[in-house]
Amino acid sequence: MIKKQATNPAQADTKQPVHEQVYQTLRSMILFGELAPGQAVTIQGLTDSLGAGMTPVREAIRRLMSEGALMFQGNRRISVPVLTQEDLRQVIFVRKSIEAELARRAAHNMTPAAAEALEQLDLALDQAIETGDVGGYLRSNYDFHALLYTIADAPILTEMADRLWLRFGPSLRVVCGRFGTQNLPDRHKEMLDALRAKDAEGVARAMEQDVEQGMEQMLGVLSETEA
Amino acid sequence: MIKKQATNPAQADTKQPVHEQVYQTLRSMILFGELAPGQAVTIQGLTDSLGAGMTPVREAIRRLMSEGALMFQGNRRISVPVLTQEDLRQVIFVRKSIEAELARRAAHNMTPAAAEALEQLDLALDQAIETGDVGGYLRSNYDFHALLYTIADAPILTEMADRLWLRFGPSLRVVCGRFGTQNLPDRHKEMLDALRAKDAEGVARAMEQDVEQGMEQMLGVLSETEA
DNA sequence: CACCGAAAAATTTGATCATATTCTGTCGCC
DNA sequence: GGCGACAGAATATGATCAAATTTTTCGGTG
Repeated sequence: MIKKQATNPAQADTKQPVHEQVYQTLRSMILFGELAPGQAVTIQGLTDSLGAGMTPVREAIRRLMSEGALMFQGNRRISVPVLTQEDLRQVIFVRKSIEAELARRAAHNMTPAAAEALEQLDLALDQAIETGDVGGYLRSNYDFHALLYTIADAPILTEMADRLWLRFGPSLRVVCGRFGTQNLPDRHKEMLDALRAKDAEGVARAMEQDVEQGMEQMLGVLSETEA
Repeated sequence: MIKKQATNPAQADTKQPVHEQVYQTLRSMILFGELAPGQAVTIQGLTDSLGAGMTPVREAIRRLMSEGALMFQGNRRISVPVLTQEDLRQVIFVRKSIEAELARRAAHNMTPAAAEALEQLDLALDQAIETGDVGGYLRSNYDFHALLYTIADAPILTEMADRLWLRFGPSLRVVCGRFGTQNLPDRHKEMLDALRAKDAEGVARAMEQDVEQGMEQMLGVLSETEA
């Protein structure tokens, strides 16, 4: 890794320990589909490509394994897990429950400024859908939900929800890559209206539908892919 | 570390990598209250007391931090988190949802043999309650739920439920230590009946109540403890 | 003369790396 | 086709560097 001389440029980089940087990098790669389901990952490969030592890479990998983003493939072999239909069903169940609750909490804490910020993200998302920018869609969609989590102000629920994204992220990428960004669900407009009205149950319902539609679509694709 | 000559004694020990052993050890200590909420933990202290190298200990700690069982206390100081009432409320919400679903799934997969095994664990639990054996109660209670998870056969849900135990484990120990094992909730008998009848919704209801009662009791104690 | 506060040194602890050791999977040879 | 050597990768250790806390000391003041 390049020696940073504790100056301004990218202070956030040097501020954080290497294992944290590696973790964030890997996490993004998995979340936004730069690593495909089933793809193998080696420690040495990472130390080379990221230019970091073994220890930090090791710690990052353990952490991601613990989060279900990476999987121990038996003989000391590590790979991105392939989501089965059954896996996805479990994810759907929890995600509906948790995201609905986060939405309720977000409704309670809603401010005009927060609503504005959410709307901005939703606009970016619409644009990504129109232009068929899969990467942009994935990122904007995640950002929208992530901001909602922040507003909800519930660290434990947020952490659990975040973890679920890591599980279906790679497969979501595959689905979008195959079927484009057109008929993807977007209940965000309804959610925004309900959020502004502080209608907690309304937001929760919209969120459940948003999650359900997106996930069910994945389920459909998985059922084709799984022989 | 002592050189192990790949022989019989404790083959399971040598079979697993050191970082896994360290993880399991620490996990048990946290789950069953050998580490109190707020207690500090140092890497070097662990390398000494467990007789392991730095890297394995490091990996185990990262993993536990990622699971919410340990917490990064600002200035590179690691400790067992203190559960706030707000934290516990979030835990309660998710736990009710997930454990109920696991109970439903367990009901579907129930066999006479499984019911028998559960009953055995419940008997051990009753005995622990009578004799006021706090450690035994914590272990049996966990074992009962853990076996139910196994029967439910839903890896992702199980992993999430397990993680929640790590969050409230230390505080549960404190509560039990203070108020004994007497008026602890035990809906396990109802659950067993419903499980044998394969009444999924009945099990789910009993489980929700079991969780709710136990957790609400903790909430009450926390409200006294928090100044 | 005793006490308080601040600054500096020392110890403790965490982060990273380079290296040795062990295990697994594979390729060649019998 | 089976057995053994080799290669590659992962596990684990110890050393080294950096940061932070704690302790110690010194100067000033009541």
